[in-house]
Amino acid sequence: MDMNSYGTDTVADEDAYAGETNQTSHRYSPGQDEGGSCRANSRRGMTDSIKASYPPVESVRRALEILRTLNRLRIGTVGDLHAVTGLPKPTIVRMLDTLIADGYVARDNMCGGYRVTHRVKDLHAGYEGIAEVIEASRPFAIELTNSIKWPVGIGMLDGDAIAVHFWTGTISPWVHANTLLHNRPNLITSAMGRAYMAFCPEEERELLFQRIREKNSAFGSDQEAQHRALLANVRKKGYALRSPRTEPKRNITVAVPIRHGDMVLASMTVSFFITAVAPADVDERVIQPLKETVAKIESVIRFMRDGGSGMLPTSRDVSRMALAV
Amino acid sequence: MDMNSYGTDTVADEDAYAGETNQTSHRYSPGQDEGGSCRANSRRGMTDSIKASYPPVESVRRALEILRTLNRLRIGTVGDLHAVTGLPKPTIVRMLDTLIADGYVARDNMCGGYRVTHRVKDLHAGYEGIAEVIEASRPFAIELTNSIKWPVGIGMLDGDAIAVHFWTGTISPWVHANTLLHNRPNLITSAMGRAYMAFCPEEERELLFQRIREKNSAFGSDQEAQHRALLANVRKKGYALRSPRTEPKRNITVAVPIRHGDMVLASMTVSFFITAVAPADVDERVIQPLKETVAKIESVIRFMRDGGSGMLPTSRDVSRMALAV
DNA sequence: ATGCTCATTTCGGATGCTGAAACGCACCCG
DNA sequence: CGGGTGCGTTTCAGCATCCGAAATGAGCAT
Repeated sequence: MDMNSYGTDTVADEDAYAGETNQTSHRYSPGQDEGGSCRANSRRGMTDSIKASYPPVESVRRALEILRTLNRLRIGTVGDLHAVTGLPKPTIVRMLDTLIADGYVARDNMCGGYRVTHRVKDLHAGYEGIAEVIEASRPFAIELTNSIKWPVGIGMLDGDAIAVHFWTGTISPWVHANTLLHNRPNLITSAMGRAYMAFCPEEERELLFQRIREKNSAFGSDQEAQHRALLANVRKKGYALRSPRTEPKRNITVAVPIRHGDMVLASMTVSFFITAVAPADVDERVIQPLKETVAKIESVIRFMRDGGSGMLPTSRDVSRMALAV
Repeated sequence: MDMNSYGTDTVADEDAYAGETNQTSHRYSPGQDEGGSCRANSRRGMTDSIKASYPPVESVRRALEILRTLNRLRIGTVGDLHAVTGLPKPTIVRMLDTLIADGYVARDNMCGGYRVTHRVKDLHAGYEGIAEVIEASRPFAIELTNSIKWPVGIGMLDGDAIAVHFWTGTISPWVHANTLLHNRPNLITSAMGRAYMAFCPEEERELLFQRIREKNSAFGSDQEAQHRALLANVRKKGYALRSPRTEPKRNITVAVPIRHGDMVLASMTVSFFITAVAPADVDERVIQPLKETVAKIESVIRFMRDGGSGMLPTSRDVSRMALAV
């Protein structure tokens, strides 16, 4: 099998901030699958095989097109939607009825048409956070793994630990763990936890310390003072290391925070065999590439949130938009 | 046939003030319409007639349920979605394929499941602004019209005029205009325009003046100075009146801004026959009720944006959410 | 290497969707 | 006030599409 034709180009389609702009409707080709099948939670195998088991459900696409269009129009009549989408009016009425039944759209005589309701926020509410960070980081994380060969992970604060939500071990030639996904590294001892706590806002750090004290009676004030000094050192160096006393001891793990404004959105990590990288080379071959990658990711996130057109407008932006012709 | 077994469902969780609280799944009742039919852009007739021409399209409801669930899960496998929704797995795969084809969802081995993409923002982008203001204002505007009998209108800045997007003339017993909807009252002479310009941030007001100067050569510096004085007076009184020199001269129109923070989201207006309300009664019977209504609306908007759970989180809130258990 | 889990695919059957055309309400104009 | 007209809504027949139990096989664990 030509399993190796993937790793070369990979991400060609998933590129940069624009994401899936190639809307050329990934067509359903039932007969000749080139990608074969691959479970979405596979820890090996390809990642981007363009493949679809089923042809898209047309009624769903139409409903989403109508909802999207109604969002653009703000307030729209059946005729407006017909003019923009070209869909037959009965279809539009049927879809609007469906959207109304689920509460996404309201029919309102007093504004002479249909409009979206607050419920559409449910269709979007999960994006900011994990999904956004992964979407922004993915191509760069893959690039980094291809470049330095060691696997890259991304984790976010989740309760009193870091939750690992992304891992490029699937494409690293030197994988040394089964998977990092769904691991929950400790806030105190893990590299990602340390990177997070070192760079998050002070107020949040205090909250986390308080929570750690409550849950862990063995964590006394002397440990806390010591840990605060450690975090200060992490801030100075710009990266965190895993405690050398935790497993796996054959590896070193480095982590750097992914930040936006004064917030830490996630931590990005690289880990490698101690014996494979000479101590003198670690900075050049791991830490600097990692820091550069994170810098790129942060600039993409900055662009997506503040510069891009897809941003949810603040009230000030609403006026700016209204002013624009 | 048991066509009426549709809405077992949902929306009971939809709470409070939000306007269309009667979301109890507008059931499709093919035979006995109680509401009859009514065009969505009718200027008379009822507004909330619970009626649906068609039964909801099931596939669309399922797709939206899956998308909503995936938003809650952040990252989810087919099994996760099956466990939460109870939908058969093939259906889930089909719907995910459809959502992927349109770019709303990505399948990502490196995070072991499916996740939503930035594109879901398109399904929501039209809510903030007009739709939000109308949704928040609607019940109060209706209450006000029922109370004072005169029709209420809501308009927002749109280019160099106010666009009227909402009007309760349909339920006012003393309608005196065919419709106000889709009118575009002038920024300088109309009550809504004056209310807007009086209370918007200074920076925005300068931009608007600049635009007016450019488009209207007859608007000299003396007129501008005079108008600035007028706006200062509007700020002092807390409401604006339509210029007495514009049509319709038999009416008086009053407007008050609907604000959030330092921004003006919209203007709310009441107009009435000069001869129907004695000058001494205007304040008590029109202006005060209008101001009270706007105050209620503003507090609802404040709650919806800053306090409610439906809010799109800022980066600071993301951490607050992550900290919460 | 073998078994087992679980995502994915297949396939037959019937449900549900499509959209042209008819309908009739509600506004407009004389 | 009363017909004309535009447009939102309804109907209906035909067939494309979707459903979901069961089979498949990829991928992980031991």
